[in-house]
Amino acid sequence: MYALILENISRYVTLDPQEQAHFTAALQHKTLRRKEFILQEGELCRYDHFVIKGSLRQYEIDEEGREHIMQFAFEDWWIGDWYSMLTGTPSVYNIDALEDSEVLLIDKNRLEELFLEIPKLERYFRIIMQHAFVAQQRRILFLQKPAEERYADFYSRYGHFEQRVPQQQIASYLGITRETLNRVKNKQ
Amino acid sequence: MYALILENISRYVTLDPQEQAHFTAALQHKTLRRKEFILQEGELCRYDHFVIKGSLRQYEIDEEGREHIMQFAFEDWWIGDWYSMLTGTPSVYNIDALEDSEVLLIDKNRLEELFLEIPKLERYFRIIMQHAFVAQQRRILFLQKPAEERYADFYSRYGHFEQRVPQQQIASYLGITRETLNRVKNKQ
DNA sequence: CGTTGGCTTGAGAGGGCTCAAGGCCAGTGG
DNA sequence: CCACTGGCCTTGAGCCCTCTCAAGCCAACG
Repeated sequence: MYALILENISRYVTLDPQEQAHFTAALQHKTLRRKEFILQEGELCRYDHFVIKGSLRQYEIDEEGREHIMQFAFEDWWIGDWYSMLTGTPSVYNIDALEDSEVLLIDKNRLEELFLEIPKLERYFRIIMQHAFVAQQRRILFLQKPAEERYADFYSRYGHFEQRVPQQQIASYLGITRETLNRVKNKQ
Repeated sequence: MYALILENISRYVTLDPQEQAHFTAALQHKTLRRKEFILQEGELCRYDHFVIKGSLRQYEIDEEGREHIMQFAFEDWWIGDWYSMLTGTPSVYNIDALEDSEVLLIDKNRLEELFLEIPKLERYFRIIMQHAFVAQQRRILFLQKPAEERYADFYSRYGHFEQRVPQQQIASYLGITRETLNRVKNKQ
């Protein structure tokens, strides 16, 4: 159950077996049905989640009632509302499962303690945060390009996940309507 | 010279005087003329920069030769290409000064060493990275809104800096043309 | 089999872009 | 001291990409 997350961590820092055990002891396991929420608008986000099976989405609903997908999360990805966790304020996001899924979750306060006990763990989170930041920079750039290029970029990075996500969700992630995404894909 | 940066750090972690001295010893000071580059496309980004006076911009030039501003940096902000620093690959960004400026810079390798010597420093960088990530999330959301709302959001957060930056630069940051920004501002 | 969710296609409207011209101001050199 | 130049802001006209609204289709499912 912990193989995926430990392998992920080992890409950036080296934990000895004792530290690994100490870390995994802090994790909870949870299975999710499709459409099940792990966070809803207005709640505090108390956990960071690591996906070991399935897929989730984080989205915001604007004043007009439209969904805007901030990010997807597939196997081997972290997902949570880092703003809510950082500031302790209620979240503006919803996070739910796109497929039946399994996640490992860690309490944010327990994680802060672990950072003091195992500084390498804080290093790991610093690095994945940096990666996430960089991925968003790219997204900001592409949001300024026409629909066709946005989709092409998405396809080149996440094309292998495309079948698992409804087109409407991809359109929302790309900041375009389902109709235009459909037209772009059919090159019409 | 170090008052601003130490005050910034103290918002998130507490360094004792010895650690402060150890950290500031790793900093270099640099004065910049308006339009002077601290990073150009194709170079490796070896330093992270903390602005103590003036303002800088980080931008990318696309295939059509258009500038896209990724971020501004005013007093009390960090700026650098974290992707290039993280991966050791050449940068796609340019960073230059919008006004005559002063920055403190720190070598990325020296910084990695300091993280091991002073774990609290890694915590500090983890936290500001998290803040930067969250700020970008908001930007991603607003890039999906009409020009007027983008400007309103910019104004509400950075309005006090507006006089110091040419309108074209703000338009580029907002992902619109100078003409539309001008029309939005004149509510015409 | 009716219902629901997702994909497809069409027609019209509109926000923002492009291209173009003109104005204002500060810095510079004759 | 003043004309010239470059940087920046302003305004107009036409066009295009994308959105909106509306239908219709198909597959999965209870």
